[in-house]
Amino acid sequence: MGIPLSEPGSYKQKKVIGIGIASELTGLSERQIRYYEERRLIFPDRSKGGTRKYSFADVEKLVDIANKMEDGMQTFEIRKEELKKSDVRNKMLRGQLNAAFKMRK
Amino acid sequence: MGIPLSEPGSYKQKKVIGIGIASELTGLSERQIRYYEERRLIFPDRSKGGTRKYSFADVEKLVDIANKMEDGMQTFEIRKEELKKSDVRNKMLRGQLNAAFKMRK
DNA sequence: CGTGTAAGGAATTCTGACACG
DNA sequence: CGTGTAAGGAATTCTGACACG
Repeated sequence: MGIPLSEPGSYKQKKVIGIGIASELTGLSERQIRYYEERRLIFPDRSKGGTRKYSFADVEKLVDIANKMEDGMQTFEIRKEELKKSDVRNKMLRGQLNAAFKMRK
Repeated sequence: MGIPLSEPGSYKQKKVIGIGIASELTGLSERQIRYYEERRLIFPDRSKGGTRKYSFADVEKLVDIANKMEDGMQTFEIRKEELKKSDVRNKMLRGQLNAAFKMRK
């Protein structure tokens, strides 16, 4: 009946990692990580004080971004890919909701 | 044939969480968390600069400690429990190694 | 014993800008 | 476009100590 798209209680989604550690984990510079945020490829949480907090899922996404950049892809292309992905997800979700509520037409 | 005692690549074991976030996650004060380290109940990593880094497993252990403290247990008692646990683990490990290497006597 | 707090300093992170290409 | 860097400041964390009980 549809695969869960997220495990809310899971460690993977919790935004608890500072940018310094994220940098170590990904091999990217802090500058690069902040830039990818500016280009809306990644969306950390913020502490009250304003420091960025990433999840392991974010870290994986950063590695993904890094690979695509290495392949010569540009940030706006990567962003378009992401938009496409979430669009597909939205359509699937809507389809599931329609089915669940038995809405016809 | 023995259950794996740790998943090394797992997010749960990675020491990536600062003390501020650990405090938020556990509800403990930073003072308390540092004290439990002093009493050797918890063992964070350190960054080059010296800041403490915890894993989700550490955070769970802290919650565990918090519960035992609430029950009136003292730090040294909690520590003894931990020592007992790892002692049992060591004996089991040795047993498995003995079996694997077919050492008799 | 376990925890709060003020103190002073060091490590970490932030933003906006200039540079290069 | 993507990234490095120096600049100045703010948020975060550290240790050792004093306090209370």
